[in-house]
Amino acid sequence: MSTLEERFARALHSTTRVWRLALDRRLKDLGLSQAGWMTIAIVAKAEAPLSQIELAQRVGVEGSTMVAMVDRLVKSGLLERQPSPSDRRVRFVVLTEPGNQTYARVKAEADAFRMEVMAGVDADALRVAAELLEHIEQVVSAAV
Amino acid sequence: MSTLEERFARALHSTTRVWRLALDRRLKDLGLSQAGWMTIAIVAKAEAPLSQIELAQRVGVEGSTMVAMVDRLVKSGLLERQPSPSDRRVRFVVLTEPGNQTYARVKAEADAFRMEVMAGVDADALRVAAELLEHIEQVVSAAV
DNA sequence: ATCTAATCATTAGATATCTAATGATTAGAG
DNA sequence: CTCTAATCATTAGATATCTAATGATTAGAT
Repeated sequence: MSTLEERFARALHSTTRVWRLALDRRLKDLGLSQAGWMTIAIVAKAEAPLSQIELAQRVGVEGSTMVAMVDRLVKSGLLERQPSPSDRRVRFVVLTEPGNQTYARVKAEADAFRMEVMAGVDADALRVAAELLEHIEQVVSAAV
Repeated sequence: MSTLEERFARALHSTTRVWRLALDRRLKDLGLSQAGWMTIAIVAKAEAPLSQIELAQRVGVEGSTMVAMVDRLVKSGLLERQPSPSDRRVRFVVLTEPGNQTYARVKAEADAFRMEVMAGVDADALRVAAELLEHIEQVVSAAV
């Protein structure tokens, strides 16, 4: 027998894992790893240009890992590095035109998959769950 | 502006990520990676002995990765391999006594962290969220 | 103003993961 | 039964990630 909290936690981690696996499978013909298309998506969605360290934090990898990832994506022609005008240590990471096209594909698949998976879910339940997740995210982030 | 579905999906992935990072930080003095202590925990929780391939699937890595992981944990004295009596291809993975002690520590930290993070959460909201996550997990798993 | 700390990007080297192949064994079709 | 397929564990080699160090630059204390 397990508590409701345990049940929630198990479902949280398991659902996230299978979700990512399924989406990754749909995107495998892009020739990008999960970290690769997540990097593209985060750069695309950023409100302002991101430094490599900000990008690494959002993707959830170390700075040196992001250097290698950006190297690869620059070599593939999807990203460019641009020096920051205000801080000469910083190099912003931006999408190229092919990078934008790749992102359009990633977004289309992610959107379609999300709608497919959540079809028929009750809106009230969805809102309750979203608010609960956001609350927990805040608590966990604050607990560092 | 974003849809409720987008908001839920973002919160789902983000919450899971920060949760794992926070728990991993609390367990870092065990000298085990996240995959390492997850392996220990899954072996410990299994209702029946697991083959390496079953274990790999539950942890979410490839079979060859699990071979290397089990090699490491056997070398550390936390796991043992045992031949299956019914299938000579299969080698079950079981905890040693030091492995059990390590799991006790992992479980204690995970339990404490979970309770800490979910303190004050409304039970009805929690149940709604858990059921929603379980539903989505099923849909995604079936959509393979 | 100057000096010390911290920050950002990068590299080097160790470690972990993946894909593809192999050998042993089992399952299933005929 | 027998033979072909599939499955499990493993290895080899490529790729990705991490930790620790370094150089350049900036921030902050005094």
